[in-house]
Amino acid sequence: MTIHDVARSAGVSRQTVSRALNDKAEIDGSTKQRVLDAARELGYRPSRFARGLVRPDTTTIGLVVPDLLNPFFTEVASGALEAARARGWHVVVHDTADDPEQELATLRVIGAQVDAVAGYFGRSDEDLDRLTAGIPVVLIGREPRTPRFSGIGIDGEDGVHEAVAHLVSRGHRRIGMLDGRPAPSVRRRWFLRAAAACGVAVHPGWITDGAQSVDGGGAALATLLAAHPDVTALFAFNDVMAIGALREARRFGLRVPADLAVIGFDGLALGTLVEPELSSVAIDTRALGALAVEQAARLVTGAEPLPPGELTVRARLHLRESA
Amino acid sequence: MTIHDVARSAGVSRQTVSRALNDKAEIDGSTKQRVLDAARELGYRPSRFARGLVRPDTTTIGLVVPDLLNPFFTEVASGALEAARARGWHVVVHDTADDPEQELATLRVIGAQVDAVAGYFGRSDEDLDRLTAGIPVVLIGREPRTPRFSGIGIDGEDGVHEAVAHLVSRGHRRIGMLDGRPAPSVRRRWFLRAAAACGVAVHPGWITDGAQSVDGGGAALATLLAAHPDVTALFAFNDVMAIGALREARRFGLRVPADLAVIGFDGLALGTLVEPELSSVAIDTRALGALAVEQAARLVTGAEPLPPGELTVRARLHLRESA
DNA sequence: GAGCGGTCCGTGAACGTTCACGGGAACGCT
DNA sequence: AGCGTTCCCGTGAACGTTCACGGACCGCTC
Repeated sequence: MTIHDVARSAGVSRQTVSRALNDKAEIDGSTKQRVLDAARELGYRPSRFARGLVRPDTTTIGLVVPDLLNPFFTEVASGALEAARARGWHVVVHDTADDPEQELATLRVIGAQVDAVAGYFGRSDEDLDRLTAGIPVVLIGREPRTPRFSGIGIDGEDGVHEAVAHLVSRGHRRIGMLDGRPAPSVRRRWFLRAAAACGVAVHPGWITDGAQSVDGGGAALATLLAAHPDVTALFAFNDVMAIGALREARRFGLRVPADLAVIGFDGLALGTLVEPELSSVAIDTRALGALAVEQAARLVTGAEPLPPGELTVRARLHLRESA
Repeated sequence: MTIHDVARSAGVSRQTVSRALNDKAEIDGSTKQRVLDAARELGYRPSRFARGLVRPDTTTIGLVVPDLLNPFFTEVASGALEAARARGWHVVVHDTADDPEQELATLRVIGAQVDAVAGYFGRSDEDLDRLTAGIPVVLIGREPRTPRFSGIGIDGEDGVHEAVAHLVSRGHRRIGMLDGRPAPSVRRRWFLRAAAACGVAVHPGWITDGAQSVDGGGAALATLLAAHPDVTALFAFNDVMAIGALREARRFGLRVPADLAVIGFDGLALGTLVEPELSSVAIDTRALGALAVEQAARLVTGAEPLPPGELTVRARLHLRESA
């Protein structure tokens, strides 16, 4: 079903069909209508490949996330989609199911189908470099080592400091942390530095790590409390784990924040739905996705890339009920 | 930067370059390496358009949702992505921000870029028909009127009956409902039918409608309670509204389920994170997305479409703490 | 009636890739 | 020497669309 078939059916040439379909000038009204009817009759639709070949105007960017059901990535994706829509770009989304193999397979096929790729990757820069030859790559939440890549970083140093300082000001001295795997994370370092700066000691046993999930946070808190039931406050790697901790604390009969103060990280909208509402070192997650698309756009079009200063989102403490 | 440039740089022909890049046979190991080096050197990457033109193997489907941040659509999208990945298909996701104009604009551009489109639409069948000429369309959560379309329906009749029957068996006689706009919805009809079948009368004032959001649910409950503080149980249009109701109930000092039993609809994973955990007339949301992709796939490939019996997901009551 | 401007339409070429085919060189065998 | 095989490699064609150009036809003017 090509433009030729329509032309034959309408008794005109390709070019006239093309004119009718893209409503250009130099065509008579009646023939235009005749062509349009013929096209509809035959169920014709132009090949996006042929069209893209001769007039490469549509850009598509690939977005790779480990798990779209994780609200953090949902928010990032949402921001990315909006930024792309503002540009008239298309976004193909891939969920790698947290599986390195899937991530590899995804990159292999997506690399040939998009003009740029942005995402949260587990693979090393070298692996990524090999699979995405030629197209811009924007890493989300991670600094690139390869100069070819770009990255949108998360600077939580100040925010975590605010969080710890707040806990200390409320009298907390035994502050634990639920770290996310792979541990130890950067956020743990921020936490330790902040604690040191605030003059509170952190016993190594007060830090447990767990999977970056609700259940992982619950399990981590369980093991932490089993060994050190005397911690009075908690900083969690992210909100998802913090919410797991909230649930686990309830099972332990602990009241939050009276018995255990909890502060998460990310500032997810989800945090306002739980009881008590979650305090969090918040970042603008949607901006994270939007910035990634913005930077990808600049790299694709060859425009001036974003200055390094605008390539990071800064975290700030959002106080709610849980601390 | 075409295949020709690489060929010239490596001193071979296009075809040899093509062989090297797609590692096919009939090429010497050393020349292959030489070509690969030249390609990398020049930063060459094949045009997806030219490749797709001659070997149309990659299929792309468009997924349209009103709001990816709404966990219902997140789950649907997640199911769709997984089903697409299993097929090796690409999914371009569009978020229409709940705006009819955006939906229109989206369809206009997406219609020319994908092989099929699935989604949750607000526009009329006629509008959709006009904009998606030629490609299969799968409606999610809505029955198509146009024969050209296909749809994945939600059958909540039995599930809602279970819910109401359960509430009645617990002694509830004054059961209210929070309907979602546009109201009245099908779910309201299911609710009313179930109530009648269970022999409980429903005062018209016990049904309020609100926006399909957390805040909408909270607001709806507030007006409902203001007028009829004596309702003891509540069925909500969906889980998101139910969660808003949970929060509002807390502000009113009502204990759930002791003072007010709450049952939602959809069975979102989110329901297990709130306190108390939400009972819900649950559907397999991910299957909803997966079925849409499955059906789209069959329509695109010309295979036998799914039988009407498999085009609906059936709801079942999932009891948790809130009722 | 020749010239001219405007309207409408068709023909070659190009986009960048892969497929089908053909051909040369080297090798082994009779 | 002649012939068949195998291994490489290159040339035309095709995919379906749009762009640049040229030309036919009509009506008008001088």
